[in-house]
Amino acid sequence: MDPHLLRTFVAVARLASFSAAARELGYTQSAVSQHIAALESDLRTELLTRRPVAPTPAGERLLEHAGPLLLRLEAARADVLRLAAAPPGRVTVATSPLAVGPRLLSALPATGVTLRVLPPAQVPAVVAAGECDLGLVDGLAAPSDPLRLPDVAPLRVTGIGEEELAVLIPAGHPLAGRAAVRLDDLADARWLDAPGIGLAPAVRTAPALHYDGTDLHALCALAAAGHGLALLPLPVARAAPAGVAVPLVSPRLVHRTELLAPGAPTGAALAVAARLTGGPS
Amino acid sequence: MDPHLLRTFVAVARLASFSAAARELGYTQSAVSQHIAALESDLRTELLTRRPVAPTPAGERLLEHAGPLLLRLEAARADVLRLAAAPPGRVTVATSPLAVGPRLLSALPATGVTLRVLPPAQVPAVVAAGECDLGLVDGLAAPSDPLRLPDVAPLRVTGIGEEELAVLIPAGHPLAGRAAVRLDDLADARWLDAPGIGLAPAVRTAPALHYDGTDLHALCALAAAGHGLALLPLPVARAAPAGVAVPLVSPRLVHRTELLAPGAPTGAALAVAARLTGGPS
DNA sequence: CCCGGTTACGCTTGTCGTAAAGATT
DNA sequence: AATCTTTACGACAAGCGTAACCGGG
Repeated sequence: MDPHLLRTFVAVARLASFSAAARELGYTQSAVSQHIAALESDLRTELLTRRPVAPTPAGERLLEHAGPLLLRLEAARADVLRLAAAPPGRVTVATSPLAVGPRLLSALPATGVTLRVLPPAQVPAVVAAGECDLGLVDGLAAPSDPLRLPDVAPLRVTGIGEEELAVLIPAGHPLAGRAAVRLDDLADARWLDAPGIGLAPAVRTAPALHYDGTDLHALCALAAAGHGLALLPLPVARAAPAGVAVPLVSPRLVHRTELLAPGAPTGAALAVAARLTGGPS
Repeated sequence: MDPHLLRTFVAVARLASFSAAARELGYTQSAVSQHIAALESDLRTELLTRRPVAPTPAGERLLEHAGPLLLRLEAARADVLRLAAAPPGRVTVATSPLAVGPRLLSALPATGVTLRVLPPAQVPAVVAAGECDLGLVDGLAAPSDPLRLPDVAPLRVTGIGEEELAVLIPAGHPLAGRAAVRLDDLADARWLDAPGIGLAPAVRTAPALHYDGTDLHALCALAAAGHGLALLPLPVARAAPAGVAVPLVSPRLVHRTELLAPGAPTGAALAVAARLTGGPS
């Protein structure tokens, strides 16, 4: 179960070829063959069928473990390395689109910060891997409940804000005049599915349209044009250039944003983190 | 970042001694020294102070990663090995005390099952490591919300039941006559803290008494005798030999129990899992 | 036949143990 | 002085590459 063997195993499984994996990893075909043979003899099981190359059931199972395992290993390495390196003045912050708000903007120092907007699902991994010093993620949660994040590595999580939710409804829609809606009212509605922005997965019904970008403006435009409803934080929905923001009152959910830090942040990152957690809302 | 190096690193840190770690791991002191040196040169950082042997800040950080990492690695190995081994007729089920109820008892086949009662926090690790084929955990959650479990490994989680909560109150207590209580009513109450059984950690106030066992009967006796209140599933509290069970109506929380399975359960474990998820409640 | 995975074999590298040296209390 | 870690060094095994081998399309 050497990580090197695991790494070539996932490469072979992904590429469905020993030789392609060898090229990708800078080994010879022979070495890759020996790696797989070593793994299989260690576990006393066939992990791959040859010709065609495909994982056996046991191989499938190992693949489920190997990915997170290698991710954590790399994250651990990067984390310690970053801690050891002299803290540079620059701070890079990974953030999901909806976490970019007045709070973040007022907490940023005048200079020396790089912002990296990513789909919420990728933020924890990027922070864990040490590519960014801090992370901001947002999502749906019951009031004052923490978010459910994948724990790729031990990260410090701090809640830094909660907001009401609203549904962005096109102007002509029958519900557009309501002062508030319940999710039940919208049981048959068609929702926009935007994994790059978040919030949508909470709704169970079949989505009307997939949007793969991270651009909030585009999502609002789609919603206002009637391509489907969008679930957004109330302030964001209010600020949309078109469409009507109707607060969602049931179930009691809020839009929550949290700060992720690898261990205790150091140096310049610490200052930003402090302003985010303790600073003005 | 070889797992072997990591393993000796945690051993050295835990024992605060190179030579003790060497004895424990079956190496010579020299080999341990070389392991640590290899890690430190790889990460280009001091991880331990010598004389006395203690982790540096970077070492502390690495320790946080190393534990879960090694656990997952071992879990992955055990999982694949177990899948590969011919499924024996015996099934072992790890369960937290409060998950043992009529549902489980009726789902068990007449023979071939070993039950292992553990504190809820240990159940996921035991299932992940393949020591048990199935796991049952219980805990507090908002209705129809999944439990928050540590993800030591990719486990299949299935909710199999939710119950109302109740507070077990000694007979003479002022609240004993109430038809229902809110958590606010009990803000100043003293709670029993029983991590081996669960549920207590949801309450924030300082506990009156720690109970480290997993025996439900003992906990009920303590509560009935006035040593502190106990938060229990309503049916369990009702069945207590003494004390009064008062339903908890606010906040809206339920006692939830979930089934953990490593990947898809196989053979005899599958049959038990099916009866637990689909069987009579 | 050709493509691709396996096996054989030599070489390099890494890893462990023994033993001597160095440091710290 | 005693204890514990480090360093030096030799033996052994592991891992990789070259090259020959085989099994399917």
